[in-house]
Amino acid sequence: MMSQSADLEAVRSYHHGDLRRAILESTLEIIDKQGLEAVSLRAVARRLGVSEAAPYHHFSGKQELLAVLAADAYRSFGECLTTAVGSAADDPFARLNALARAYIEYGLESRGRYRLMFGNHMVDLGEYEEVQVAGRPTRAILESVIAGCVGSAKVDAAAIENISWSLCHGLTSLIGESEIVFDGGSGDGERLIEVGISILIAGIRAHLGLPAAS
Amino acid sequence: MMSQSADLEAVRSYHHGDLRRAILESTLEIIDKQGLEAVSLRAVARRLGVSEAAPYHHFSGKQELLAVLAADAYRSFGECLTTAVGSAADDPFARLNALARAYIEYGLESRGRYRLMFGNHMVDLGEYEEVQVAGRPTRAILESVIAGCVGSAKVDAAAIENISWSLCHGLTSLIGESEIVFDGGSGDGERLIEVGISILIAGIRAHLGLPAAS
DNA sequence: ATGGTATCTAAGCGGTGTTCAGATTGCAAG
DNA sequence: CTTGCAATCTGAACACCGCTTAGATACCAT
Repeated sequence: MMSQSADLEAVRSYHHGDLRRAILESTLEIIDKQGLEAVSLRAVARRLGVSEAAPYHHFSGKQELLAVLAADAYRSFGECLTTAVGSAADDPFARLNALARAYIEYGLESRGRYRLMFGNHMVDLGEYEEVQVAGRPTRAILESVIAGCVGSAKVDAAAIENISWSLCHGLTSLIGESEIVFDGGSGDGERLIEVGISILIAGIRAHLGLPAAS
Repeated sequence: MMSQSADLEAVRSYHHGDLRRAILESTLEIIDKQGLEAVSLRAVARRLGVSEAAPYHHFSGKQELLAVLAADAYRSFGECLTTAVGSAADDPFARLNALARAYIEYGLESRGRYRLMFGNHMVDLGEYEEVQVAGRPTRAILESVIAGCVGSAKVDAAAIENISWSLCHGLTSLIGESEIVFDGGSGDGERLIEVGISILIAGIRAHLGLPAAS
């Protein structure tokens, strides 16, 4: 009997057979296809042919369900960034370039997941420790990349990290959500990303007292 | 009789006496005090001692109400930015500095209004012409400031505009919403703003081929 | 005074998140 | 194998929400 393995929670199969997992998958599908706002516990339950109260036996509520999915998203996001940085040239700023590109591209490709992690919705993700834990390695990548750029310079590396993060987040939001105040025919997101990262890196280099060229 | 002035819509006073305006004020108060998500047409109506269906005689629905308030917010936001730029030193990058500071500070002080304009909620603000019109001058400020920085250089000014906007938006979000992935004890938002703008300006200068100092 | 129009109300539709008592089922111990 | 516990699921309900409709009410210009 393989019932001993508790962490292999795929075995849970009572009346429905692996609800929880089905709920997670179904909800993620809705997030990807119809967007974050379209998620509704009742609808998910209905779609799975199960009572509308059933999900509450696997999640304390909608917030927790979304928090679990957010933690998943953080993990996959982190892996994506790690891969990108790993396959970049062996140069600190080339790594930063790859990191920023990967960040923005992930955010544009997986808008729903991205908004789940960084969007402003009712959920206080920060209150779920699982989410915090899942997000920490992602942050660590950024820290190591920036540490490489900063080298032994005496500057506030954390500030540079947050600024890099901010620019990526801002660009992703601007391109992805096409906010108002976005008229200039510069609809070319690709160029925007390129120039944005270039300006970021040039700014950091200047801030560190490094010469302009690579 | 002062009934001829139609644009002075404060005179509208039937059963309740200036509902519409009361709804707008009450909703704005909720946005400021309890946040955007706490807005509910029914609650507003109840709070004003009026039927829960009454608001629908002044707004086609919740979306339109929020769109009207968003347009207001854009106007006040634009005025704030204009003032800041106007009282800055007569130098292109000093103006950009003032603009960015004013942007971020407004976003941090008026989080509710800021999220109404730039947050991700159910409302498609872009579909309301009034919002577009109200946002255009705000964009124009940015355009003129960046135009001053760019001068006669042959670069894509619109891209630089959008990147500046993105960094401001990203920083505002990061500091204001304290997203996850924000552990570094660099809780000093003031320093973050300072370094952020400094890096942005240095990056733009480098992108334009200008020397580092001012 | 009268008619039209703007305004407001009451009631209702369908949707949501959530809770609760009770029915059902699987599993493990006796 | 039976018994009992605990996990799982259901049906009904509560309190909200946005929105619509039919009808009552009040104002204003004629």
